[in-house]
Amino acid sequence: MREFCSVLLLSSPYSVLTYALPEDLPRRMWHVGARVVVPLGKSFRVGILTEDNASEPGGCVCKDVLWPVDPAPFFSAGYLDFIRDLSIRQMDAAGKILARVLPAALRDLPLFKTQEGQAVRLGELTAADARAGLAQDWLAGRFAPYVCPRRQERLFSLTTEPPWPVRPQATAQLDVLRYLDVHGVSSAKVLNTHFGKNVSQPLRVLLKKGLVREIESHFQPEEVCAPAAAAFSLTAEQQQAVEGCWELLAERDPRSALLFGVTGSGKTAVYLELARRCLCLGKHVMLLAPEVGIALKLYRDVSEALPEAGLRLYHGYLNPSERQRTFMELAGQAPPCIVVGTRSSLFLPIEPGLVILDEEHDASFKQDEGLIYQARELAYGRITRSGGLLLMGSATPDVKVFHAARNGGIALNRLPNRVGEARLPEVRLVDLRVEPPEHGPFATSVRDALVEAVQASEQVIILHNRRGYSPVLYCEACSEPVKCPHCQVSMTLHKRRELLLCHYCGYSLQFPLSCPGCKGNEFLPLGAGTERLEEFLRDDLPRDTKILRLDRDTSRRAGSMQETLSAFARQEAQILVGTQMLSKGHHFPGVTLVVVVDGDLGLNLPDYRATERSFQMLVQVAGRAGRGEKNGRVLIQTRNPGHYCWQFVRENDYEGFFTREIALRQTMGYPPFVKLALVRISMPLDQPEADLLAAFGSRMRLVCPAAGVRILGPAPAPLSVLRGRKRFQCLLKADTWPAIRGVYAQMREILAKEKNVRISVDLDPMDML
DNA sequence: AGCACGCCGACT
DNA sequence: GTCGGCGTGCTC
Repeated sequence: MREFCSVLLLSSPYSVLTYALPEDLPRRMWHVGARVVVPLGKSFRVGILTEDNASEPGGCVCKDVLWPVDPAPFFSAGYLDFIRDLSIRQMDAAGKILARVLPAALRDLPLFKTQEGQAVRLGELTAADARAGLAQDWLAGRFAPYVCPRRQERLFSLTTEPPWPVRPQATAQLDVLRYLDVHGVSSAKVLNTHFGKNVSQPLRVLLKKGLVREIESHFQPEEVCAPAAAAFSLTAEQQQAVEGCWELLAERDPRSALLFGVTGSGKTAVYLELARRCLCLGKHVMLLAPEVGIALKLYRDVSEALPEAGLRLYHGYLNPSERQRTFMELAGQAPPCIVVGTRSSLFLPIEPGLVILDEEHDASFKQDEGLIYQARELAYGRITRSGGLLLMGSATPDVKVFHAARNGGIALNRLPNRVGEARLPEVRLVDLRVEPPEHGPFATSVRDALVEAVQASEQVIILHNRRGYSPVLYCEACSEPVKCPHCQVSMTLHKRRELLLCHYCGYSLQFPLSCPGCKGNEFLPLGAGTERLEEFLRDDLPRDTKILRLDRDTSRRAGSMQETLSAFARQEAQILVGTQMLSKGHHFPGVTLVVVVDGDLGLNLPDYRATERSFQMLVQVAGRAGRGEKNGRVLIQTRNPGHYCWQFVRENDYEGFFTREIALRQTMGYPPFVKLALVRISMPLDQPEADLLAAFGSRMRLVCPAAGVRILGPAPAPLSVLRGRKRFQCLLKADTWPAIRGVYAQMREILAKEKNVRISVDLDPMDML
């Protein structure tokens, strides 16, 4: 009797196909959850054996599985179930999703080698007379897939900011420097495909000159900044939170909990103690941060506090070889360990007993390109299958999460006070209508406070959530700003980098330039970003004031973000200017003053979450002040002091804000009271869309009401052109996700036959752009 | 994604 | 009569 199995293909067509288990090989060579090589058409593919007592399909003759790749299960049943669930929710093939999250080497056809190092080609595995012998070798471990120790990818990074000391005629070198400046750390492979083979000559010269250097990875764990958290002893509050979570963790049932602790309340100590206890239970821990920089900090906290624990770092910027190694080592029966990393760690093949999301509210926990997912949901998906606790920590929880905590779906633990003597800072609004900005962007009282703090040798953080020199470069001849040809938005001037940059698609132009419209050469930079602010402060403040800037521009060089943060933590500068990057999780005891240059920036976006996000950022950045002995002060400049958000920012009153916000969401019909999805439709610029969209819209207005879905649009998206495509969007509102999925499936079907039209969906979008 | 098939036009 | 263009459709 032939036995059949289901195989999930890891390459296109990504379907689940039924194969027979070969009768000439021992049954024990096959494991559910292991990778296998299968024939498909004339070639071979790698897939996952997902079921081993499948029934024979009608209408076709099944081929045999060729050979196993893994000698033991690689993925657990729970993991595969998790991927399948994700595939249903994302309406995409499971194999495609798995292929996206696996390191490339693990989804490619393997090379097999004997113990003596002799290659066994796939063709040999089909030879009937050799298979029995090879099977014996396989089971005895004398012949195995050869995990190609992928050559370390060579990575290159700039060492200095422009201008570079290079002859202007050395165009090849300048091209490489500019490329690295725009694209950041790049691999040899990327440089080769972009410049062709001739790149090696200028690159060698640049390496020799020291303008470019080769690095191991984008982020180096050794270079972690800031003083380490003290060896942890728990305060009474922290102890109580630990015990509260521990009860949930020790239960068999999957649970989730929120650790709602003000900035500086020492949430990390709670994480560490819970992680320690979880390891003692013999279960893995995932400790996830929204960004690599914060993950590195946590990594060092863990390695100091729990030096004997198995510890691994995982994130999307690891060298492919490191990624692959960690993935391989964790598959199967790895001893319990702590994985510190970013959201992509959720796809590691381990069964976590505890998943911690630090700074749970952070938008970076949502992956919004390619495979779209919200880390919180995936984390819960993993915990439901492994049994354990999902712990989310924040001083400013996501409104949806806090709503669930209020209603009992999520356990709520509080840390209402800062550790030790530190008090929360005093927050004052500066009304720019009353006190106009007479010193660059600063009101006089704000500027005085700056000078005073600097003279007292205290430290100041200045937040301005807009990078570059000026967001608009206005041509005086034709009275038009320079716009991105692909996105039709104004391009941002980056003066020092001598670039104009589109912040939406990354398109860049060299600056100075002639106006693309009228060839004029006189420009006026309008508005200010962090770079201009820094320039202003250097002129305005006492000569010897040291100023640092932290934003995406100053963090392009490998390790430079950590350098800046640690220099500031060591008090080598008095002032740190930057974007929201500096509101995230850093501990600077010397900071007594925080200035927010434009508090209104995030408030009036066409987005139901704009106020929430703005509130979170302001409370977080305010929380950087007064973490040492001296009390802190926060000054927020605004032209809209009547906005309801301010009173709650001023009193650091998250719950007050929440109560107000949740009432607003209920009356307006926004999440968490409805399910929201954003459907994006795009097509090339030169393709007419009016008829198509009209037909599509009227068809959907019949379909949606029947499915219990309200639809808005299709209408031009807020970014109506992006990367050379026209963009339209529909907003779907419904009471349940299946209703939305049903409608989206129909939309996709309708548009499938249209050429060049792309459609995608973001379930519960973070923003509407 | 490959790789077939298949149905047209330009050449030996 | 044959080679090769790439549109369509299938792969257990």
